[in-house]
Amino acid sequence: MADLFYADLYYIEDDQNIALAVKEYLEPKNFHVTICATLAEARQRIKEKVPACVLLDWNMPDGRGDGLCQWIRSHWKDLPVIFLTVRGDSADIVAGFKSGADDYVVKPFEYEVLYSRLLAVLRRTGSAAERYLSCGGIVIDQNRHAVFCHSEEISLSAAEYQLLLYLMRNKGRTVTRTGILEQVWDVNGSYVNDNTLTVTMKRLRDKLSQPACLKTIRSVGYRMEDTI
Amino acid sequence: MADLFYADLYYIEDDQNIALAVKEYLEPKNFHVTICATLAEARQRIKEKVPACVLLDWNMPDGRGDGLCQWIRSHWKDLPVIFLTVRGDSADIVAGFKSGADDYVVKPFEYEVLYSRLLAVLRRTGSAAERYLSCGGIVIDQNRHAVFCHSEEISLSAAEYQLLLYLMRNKGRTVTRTGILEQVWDVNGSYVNDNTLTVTMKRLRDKLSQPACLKTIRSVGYRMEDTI
DNA sequence: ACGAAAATGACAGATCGGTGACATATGAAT
DNA sequence: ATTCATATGTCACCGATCTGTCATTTTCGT
Repeated sequence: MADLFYADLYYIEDDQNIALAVKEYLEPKNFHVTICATLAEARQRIKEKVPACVLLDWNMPDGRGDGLCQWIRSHWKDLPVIFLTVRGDSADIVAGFKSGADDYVVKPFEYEVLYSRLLAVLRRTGSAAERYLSCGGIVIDQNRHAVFCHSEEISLSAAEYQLLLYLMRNKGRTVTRTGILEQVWDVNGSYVNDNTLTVTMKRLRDKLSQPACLKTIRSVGYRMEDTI
Repeated sequence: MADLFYADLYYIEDDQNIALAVKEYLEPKNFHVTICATLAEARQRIKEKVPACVLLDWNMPDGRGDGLCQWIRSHWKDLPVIFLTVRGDSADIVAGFKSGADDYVVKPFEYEVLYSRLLAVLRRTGSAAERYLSCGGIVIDQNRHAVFCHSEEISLSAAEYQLLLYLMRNKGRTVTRTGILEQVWDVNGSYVNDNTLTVTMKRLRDKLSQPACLKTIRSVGYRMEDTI
């Protein structure tokens, strides 16, 4: 029941044993842990969907963790990052924080400590899941009122933004044309031409480079969905 | 030269040697450290003036640090607390975080690590307490009420200053026109013409040489942001 | 292949923020 | 009190962009 989890975590770690142990510890505590075995995979996944927090190993087969942390910080300022690594020298810790980390835990660690630190970080940053909506490479940053398509910011008009927001908030569900018209345009009265929705949808699709995750359900409405 | 300091810290610690050493390390880094030798004194000082952050020892002559941390958390949700203590057991760390701490540093520690963790915590907890706010070459010195544009001081009118302050305090976030009007002009009633904001914004932009970091979000409001 | 639904391109009116001008308010200097 | 400079709010207007609608074409399910 994916609905039970209240926070997505990405754990970037190449040691499968450790990664699975952490995952097994955290999942009963209502976290959904996705393990990424390379930095490239992590970048890919973050662009697809922004998690509530990132747990990050320093030494990875395809590079150093601090590089990824900087990249995260430059694109998602409020996405918290916690280093989880054997590198416990002061210089490493300082470097980790300098790259933008929110916390730094040295292996080996007690699971309870990791859990406490994770909760403390999440308490401060608020639920990132509320702030960021993501689907198939499209990300809405609700605080910033900005939309990113494959980490490139694009500018939407008010109507286009409202429409996308409604679709993303109903990700995975088919929303009816009338439902959209009522929600996005007007709750009551003042009816607009039904084609207005079609046209706004076209303008939105053009700006988003015809995303594959936005499908037309003929004679019903539309649906946004992560391509699986 | 109290003017140099940009953030107040209270360090609750009964060991004068350690307290002074930390103070001497942090003050050249632009922190103003006030040492409190008892929990009672700490409560007193915090009630008088809320610092940017509290550093907290666990064992104090008149009680336990976690009690103070709980008290702080119940009254000032956003005031960050960092434990600084010899008690390094997992159970202690977990208890510290449970009482509401933002970080937990075990003695003995490297000063650089403390400094890194302090900055990480301050970065998350916002800018109201900081003396200097900066964004894209623009700096506000909240103590002196002065504004610098590329290190050159410029003079703003009262309304312009208030507007800039509001934008900078919400750096990275889109603030709505109505939100600005309520905050900068009047909390209640007495509505000013909506165009007043537009005009003040223009005057501000002119004085700041049309900064790139200040963007208009059409039909929503404005956003200040460090260029990524 | 047919008909309904959706996509598309074009257009005109509406909306919104930026701009210059102006008149009044404020406050300091004389 | 008078003068002067600056600050502030309002207005009218412009230009860019948005937005709703139409006519037409394309797509899709049957």
